[in-house]
Amino acid sequence: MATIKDVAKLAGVALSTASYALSGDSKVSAKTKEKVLEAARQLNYYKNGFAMDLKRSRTNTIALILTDLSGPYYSELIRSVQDVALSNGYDLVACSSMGGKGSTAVKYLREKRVDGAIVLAQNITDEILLNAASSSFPIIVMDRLTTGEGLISVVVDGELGGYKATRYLIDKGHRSIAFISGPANSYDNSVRYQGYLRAMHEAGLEEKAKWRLSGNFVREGGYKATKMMLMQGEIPSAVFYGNDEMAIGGIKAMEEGGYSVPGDISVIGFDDIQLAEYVQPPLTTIHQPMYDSGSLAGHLLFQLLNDEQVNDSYKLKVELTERQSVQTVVSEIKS
Amino acid sequence: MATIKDVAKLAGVALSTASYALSGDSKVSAKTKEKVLEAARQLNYYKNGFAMDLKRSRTNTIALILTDLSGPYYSELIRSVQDVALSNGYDLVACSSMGGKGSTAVKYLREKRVDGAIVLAQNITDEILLNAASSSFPIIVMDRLTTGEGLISVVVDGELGGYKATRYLIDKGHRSIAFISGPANSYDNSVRYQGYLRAMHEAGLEEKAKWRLSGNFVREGGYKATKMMLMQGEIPSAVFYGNDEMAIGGIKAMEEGGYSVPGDISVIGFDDIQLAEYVQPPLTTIHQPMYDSGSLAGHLLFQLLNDEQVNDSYKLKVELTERQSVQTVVSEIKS
DNA sequence: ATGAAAGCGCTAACAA
DNA sequence: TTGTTAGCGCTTTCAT
Repeated sequence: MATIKDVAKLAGVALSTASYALSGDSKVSAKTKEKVLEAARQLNYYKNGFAMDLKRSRTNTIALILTDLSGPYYSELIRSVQDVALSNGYDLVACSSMGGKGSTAVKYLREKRVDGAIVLAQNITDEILLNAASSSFPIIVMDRLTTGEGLISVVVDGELGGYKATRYLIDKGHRSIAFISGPANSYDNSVRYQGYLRAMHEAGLEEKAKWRLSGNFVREGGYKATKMMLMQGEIPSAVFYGNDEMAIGGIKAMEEGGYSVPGDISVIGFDDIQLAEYVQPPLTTIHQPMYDSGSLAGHLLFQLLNDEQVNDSYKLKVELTERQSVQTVVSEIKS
Repeated sequence: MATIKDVAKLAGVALSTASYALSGDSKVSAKTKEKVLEAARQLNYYKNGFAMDLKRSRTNTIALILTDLSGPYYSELIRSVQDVALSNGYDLVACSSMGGKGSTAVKYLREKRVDGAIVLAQNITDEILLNAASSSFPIIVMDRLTTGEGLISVVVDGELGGYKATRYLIDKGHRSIAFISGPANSYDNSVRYQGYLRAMHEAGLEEKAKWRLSGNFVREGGYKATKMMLMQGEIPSAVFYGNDEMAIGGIKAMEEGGYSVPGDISVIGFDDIQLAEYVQPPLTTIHQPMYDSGSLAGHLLFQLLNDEQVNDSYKLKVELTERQSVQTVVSEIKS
């Protein structure tokens, strides 16, 4: 690999002159510049990224950290962050936090291989985040409300979402509403559940313990939890799934059990993933403003990078997307 | 930001001793090591990634370069590459080639910010690839057959896929088969088209120019091309779409035009994206072995990184996934 | 306009 | 076992 030294030598100029020429500094004469550029071309020379970053102590790159790069749910988010990064002249790399403490993501955070990061990865602990973040290394976290120096949070109002979903079912006449939850330690899950409870209490409805099952936010979990619920004999008229994935699994279990959706049981999800529109029946769900929140996170990150003042945390409103998995109940015997 | 110098000073040892201790070298005494580690903890010290990479001239990281990080089609691929990287003790970062020559991806390739790369990005030219690749910087390209020093290719046999798709339609009794293509300059598109032609010729069937429209590999394009085809009056009994996205758009256009799928027109796609299973009717398509090809690409990359010998290019077989978008034609008047 | 030289933070060969 | 020191390849100040 050719270095700038080789280029300088070939061009017959000093190292620094070569450097100036290569970075397009105006103080080199056109002739010298051309000589240097020609030498670089001949040697197939390109700057060494690390050396540059080391010297500059800036990378012009931000990282987007996700639990699992392969999840399709983040499409919109990635797109929005990418747009913002691009328009600020920054590069974006995505890295996975799979592997926890030893993951690429944590390495990037700790070793400051980028200028800042947007994090959406449950398995990165608050401690790591708080430790890595500083005013010179801002981090935006999108899956919890943790804040600190250089660490701010952008979240979607999951409580409101849970409330809206449940309230919608109640308004449609449902009185017996089950909740299939995600992982117990998940922030998203707990706020959605809080919203569910608020709507239930407000309507004077009771949550039945037997209808509160966990599906771990995955399709298979929703399927199993639903099977289990169905086997218990008492069937709710509607089920609020903590996310769409579980709802899709749940619908499958219902159909296999001979229940039609929404004829026998109504279903509502959360997230509005791409698939929600395509499953049968199309899923009524709470739409997450992924593009907006990603965009906001990106903008905030750049504001912090420019030493501007911003709030500690932001909470975005959510809306319900009506499709066909919920039916109006005309009359039901109150339990 | 604390440096190793600060740590050494605080621990009262030499710089190198601190370095050794921090990298867990065995030649430091347990006591000294503990002192250094304690000092590091106190200063909240972490190694500077660039300095390390610069010195080592190795990053222990590979890059996966995609046109658009937000596309959901690459899920399987990303997962497989991630698995291989992880099991080889390497880190993986994904970066986008959006922005072409000025993109993050190109920067990473040129400036050697990683140890090697897997590329699936049409907008990265052969020239860039050939220039960046070398025996010390291997690149695996997955969307074309280009090879060179340090550059090898892993592709799916698109010609065979095109042939199988078309042949399947012919076997089902179809005689008038349209082809909706992707971008003219796309390698994938051209080989799929070649396969289509081979099957057609083999069966003594003719390709009609008016049925060869382009949809640019996107949903909207498939929709428009199909509308146009429908307006021309003569309707084929089956359409082979260059990819699933276009097929999904096409089905929509057909339904809007009053044609039922597969009742009036049969449809076959290519890729087997996640959605294919969920659209109505579920799409019969050519399944791309994404996981396998990603896994192969990953393994090859690591073999190259270890100076092992491998072939120049690999071509994977494809299989047809039968769903419900193709109907058997009992009899049809030959044209 | 050009060149010499001082580091950025780290590793590793060498000396002690 | 520990310390001294020479770079990795680059940018940038200062002198020319």
